[in-house]
Amino acid sequence: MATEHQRRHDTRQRLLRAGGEVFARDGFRGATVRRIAQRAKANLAAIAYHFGGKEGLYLAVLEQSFAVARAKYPPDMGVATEAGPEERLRAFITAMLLWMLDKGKLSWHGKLMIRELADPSPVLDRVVEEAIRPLHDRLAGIVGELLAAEADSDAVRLTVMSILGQCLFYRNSQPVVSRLYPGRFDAARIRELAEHITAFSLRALRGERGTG
Amino acid sequence: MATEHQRRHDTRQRLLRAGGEVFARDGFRGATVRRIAQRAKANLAAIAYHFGGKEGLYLAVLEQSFAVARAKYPPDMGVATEAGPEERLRAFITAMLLWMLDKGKLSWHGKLMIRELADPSPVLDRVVEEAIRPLHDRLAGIVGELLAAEADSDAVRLTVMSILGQCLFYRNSQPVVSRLYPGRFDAARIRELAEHITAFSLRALRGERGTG
DNA sequence: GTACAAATCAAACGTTTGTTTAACTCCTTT
DNA sequence: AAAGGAGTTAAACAAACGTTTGATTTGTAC
Repeated sequence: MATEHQRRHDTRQRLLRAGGEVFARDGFRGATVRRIAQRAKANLAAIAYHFGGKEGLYLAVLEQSFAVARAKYPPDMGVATEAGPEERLRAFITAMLLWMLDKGKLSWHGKLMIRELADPSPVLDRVVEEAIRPLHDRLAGIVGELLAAEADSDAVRLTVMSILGQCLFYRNSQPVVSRLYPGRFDAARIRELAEHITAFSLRALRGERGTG
Repeated sequence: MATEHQRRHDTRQRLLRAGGEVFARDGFRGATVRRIAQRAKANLAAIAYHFGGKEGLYLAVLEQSFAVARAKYPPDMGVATEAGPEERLRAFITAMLLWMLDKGKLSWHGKLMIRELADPSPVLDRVVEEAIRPLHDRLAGIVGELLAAEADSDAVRLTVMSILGQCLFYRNSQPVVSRLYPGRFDAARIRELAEHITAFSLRALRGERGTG
């Protein structure tokens, strides 16, 4: 039977998907290999067979996430480099929020990597170098243009963190946000949020330039 | 012997302290009762005897943290209610950063509660209602005054989150921050940070008022 | 000093964790 | 059709977890 043949031979792919979902929801420590195998409709021992163990699966899932993230949310969000820095800042923030909060079928890629920031696992260093630092450098470039003359590295750094902090808040503190303000996050709400953070940050930046 | 007498009768206090330190570092799930008992130089069964179990100890530790936090960092940071909203915002942000990042002997109180935000335990609801919502309401009051006329609840809410996000970033994402920007956080650095976040947010708020 | 409740202790309990084992099934090769 | 490797499976494994037990020690009241 073709379907049976298929089912038996893509166990690796099903484990990657199930692993991503469970790791994103429960973190590396909180996730259990039994839960992952069950969700993938695979045998418990398949994880050790295909990936060498829990940590091997986690690494493979991250590896795949890097690629998917780059493909699904290009860092410039479709806005050309020639666009003004303000427009590129808006695109960056929107892309980042969608990446982290999108409820789509592949939504766990962003959640997975952001979770590493607050709850580090043994592979945090790779996540920072491969996923976080490129994002950071791009944002630092935009901020540097916006600050223009008074762009000493300290000012750029503090501003970058203020912007990243606003974005990450909605993911890292989601359990509290949903308790303080009950309500769902759909795509429209996310874009509203991106607009607020962009406007808020641009006003702060313009003020700095004005008084610098 | 007086010291022996003392040692045997403050097991409860030693467990509270050791529990706070370990819970703050490893989280509720990550912490183990064996590690806590060892650090407290107490027997493993003492936790169940004095607090009913791991969760009971965690609740008691939080209860104590609420009191310590209120005493050590009064929410107005010594600034009278009659002071202008800008000065009160500065005091609020400074107090919050010191509370979360202070490296003193009692520093784990803040870390403990902030950890709940990103990595919820079974008692998150109580933490939100007793510790987070009062902080939030106070900040919302200050922001409401600053926004004045255009203070519709949506604008206040988004602004409050932008400010909280900037503050929480330095704790929730500390493992990444320290990798992107190696260097230590001493008290002077923290006040520098508080000054930046305050100025950044006030510029954003003034801009909003100006264009409202 | 004897009795009694509170507190401490070493040991064991029952789960759950990630991992390993050995038998088994399926598909390809010859 | 026989052989052999790749993949799957149920079962068992050792370690770590929170909790419980029953004996023992300690401080206090009589």
